[in-house]
Amino acid sequence: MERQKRTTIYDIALKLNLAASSVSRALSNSSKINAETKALVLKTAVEMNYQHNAMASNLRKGSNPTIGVVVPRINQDYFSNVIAGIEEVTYSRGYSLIICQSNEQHAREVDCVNALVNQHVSCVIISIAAETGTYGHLQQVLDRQIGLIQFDRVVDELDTFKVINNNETASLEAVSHLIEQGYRRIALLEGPQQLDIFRQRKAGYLAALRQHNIPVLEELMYENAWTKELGAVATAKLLDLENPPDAIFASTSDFSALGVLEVAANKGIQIPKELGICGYSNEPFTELTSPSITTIDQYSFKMGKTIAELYFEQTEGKAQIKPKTISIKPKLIVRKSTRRK
Amino acid sequence: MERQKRTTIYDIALKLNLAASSVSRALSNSSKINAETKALVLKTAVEMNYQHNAMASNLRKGSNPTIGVVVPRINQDYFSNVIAGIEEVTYSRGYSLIICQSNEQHAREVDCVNALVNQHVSCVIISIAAETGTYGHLQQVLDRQIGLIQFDRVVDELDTFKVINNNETASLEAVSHLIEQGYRRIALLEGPQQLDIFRQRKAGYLAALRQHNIPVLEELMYENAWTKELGAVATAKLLDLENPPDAIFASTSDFSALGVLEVAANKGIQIPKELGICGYSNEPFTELTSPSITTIDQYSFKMGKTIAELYFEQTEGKAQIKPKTISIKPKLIVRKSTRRK
DNA sequence: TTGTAAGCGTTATCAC
DNA sequence: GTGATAACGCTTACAA
Repeated sequence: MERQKRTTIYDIALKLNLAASSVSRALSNSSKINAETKALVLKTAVEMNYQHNAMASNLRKGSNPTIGVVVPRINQDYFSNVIAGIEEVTYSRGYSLIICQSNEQHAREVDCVNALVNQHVSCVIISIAAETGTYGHLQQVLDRQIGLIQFDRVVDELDTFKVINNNETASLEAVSHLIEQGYRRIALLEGPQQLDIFRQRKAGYLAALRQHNIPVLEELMYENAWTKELGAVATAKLLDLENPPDAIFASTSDFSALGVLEVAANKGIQIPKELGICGYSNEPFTELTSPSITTIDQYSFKMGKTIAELYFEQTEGKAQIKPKTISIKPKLIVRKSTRRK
Repeated sequence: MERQKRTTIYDIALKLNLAASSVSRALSNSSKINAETKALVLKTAVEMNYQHNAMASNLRKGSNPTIGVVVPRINQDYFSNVIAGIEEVTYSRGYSLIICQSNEQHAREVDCVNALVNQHVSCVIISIAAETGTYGHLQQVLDRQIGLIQFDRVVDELDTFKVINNNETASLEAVSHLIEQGYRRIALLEGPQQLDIFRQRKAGYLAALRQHNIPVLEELMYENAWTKELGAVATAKLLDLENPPDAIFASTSDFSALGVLEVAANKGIQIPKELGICGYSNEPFTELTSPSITTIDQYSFKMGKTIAELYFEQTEGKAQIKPKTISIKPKLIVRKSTRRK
């Protein structure tokens, strides 16, 4: 098989008796070019099957119209929707998207970020891994004048753009709803507390209890129950308490709430009558379980769009925009698993 | 804010009184370099905060260790899992992943593929959009010696590597199961027939009926019912027939099956007793509906891994490997929506 | 408007 | 082993 040489602008120039620079100008839609020459070049380019070489162009221009996205997992509804939202905007701007997943591992996250820096991406959009420690890799991004936008799970200390949910408010609202429905012994399934989002959700839970003068009980707060399996384990233990909870707020995720639901259902506990359940994230399945699960919608797709728009606003703005935090208020979605009035 | 200039290998060379080529050799782990020099360079590189420039390197080497993936939608469980599977493999090889979504639109798909070609990716992995016509953009990929692997929805005519599911067999198995459960008037919800996967699924349906000597009825085959909404519309019409079906095979997707389920449930029809329902794809929610939905698992994550491994096998193999098709047999997952014996 | 030439940061090919 | 140098394909001052 004969390896066909790529046609370059020089090949076109040679054929048309032009300078390469003119060809370049014609192809890049420059104003300083004769309309006829331009048309001729464009026509010849097609004939010769010319294809722009982005690598060369980017190197020369010192820029790469590509945005890197690092998320814990691609195949999670929340993240894939954020990515879809980002893509919606970047596509219309002609930007490419490089996607990496950290698998919740710090080392892998560092790898990903470094790879993106090596590739000179214009911006890194990241939601940090649960297993996370130092932030040198993110500081590195900033040092190299690459845009950095954190979302959802953010490192507060880093002075970057941030797009987050108001987790505390959402959590407060959810727990208040539970109280309003008459639940009094409300258990909390917590996520890893090194992540700010889970600290905030816990804060909302505590605030709600305080507002309603409900005692905070250590035995009802269960750390690190953020998968379906861990949620199930936690539920089994909670329901075995001498004085079991009458509601469980799985602040970590809907998967965790699903674990709660299954264990409770298997024990023949009536939901929502005997046990209220509230999840977090509005995964599609929460609408379909029986009973359907009350949860919190994070407007994931919209978040993605907001993030990407923020980037372009920032780079295109005349004045340098100061890092700011955009907070999107999540929405409590009340379903059958907590509606007992 | 002072824009800091990047350190290049020349900067390091200058500082150490070496030639740039030696620095390059040291950094790229070449054998033709003194161990001490190498150590010195590596140390200095860290000190000077050197970062490899992938754009320059790729240009020079004429290759880009990046794989482009084009899917109809990122935020669909099946596709995001395939992507996760691909990522699993490419990450371990140090390859990046550029993700594009066609949104089922042909024009957008062409855009995406062109962008990937411009970026000189090593390989394009694609599942084509429903709204599709010509295949010039894919031929282009081949012409430029870029790897092309089609998966799931493939264009048969193009001589490329393909990773597919055996849709016909799966479909045959599903419909046979329905027949075995005593269903006799089995309706089919079809996807766009320009896509081979939907033609194959229909073929499986027809084959199953034939094998069991069940008449094929036009009125029970409903074209283009491949979203939840369209599935609902189709179901409403089917159930209004003088002689309505006793089972519906939503061969297009689980979303479609969900539409069927909702309409039937609203009409007070008993599932599976009065109506059997079978979907396609094993979306997570099918396990959670009531009743749970019988469906077909496509091993999406595994498919992703297979695809990526196929690419590396192909490029690294000594001998040029001929394009081949890998068919992964999907698995029928029988759940309550069809189990009435 | 067009041409000339330098340079983006690497790596590969030669010499030494 | 190491150094000098050309080249990857493009863009952009600057000159004409």
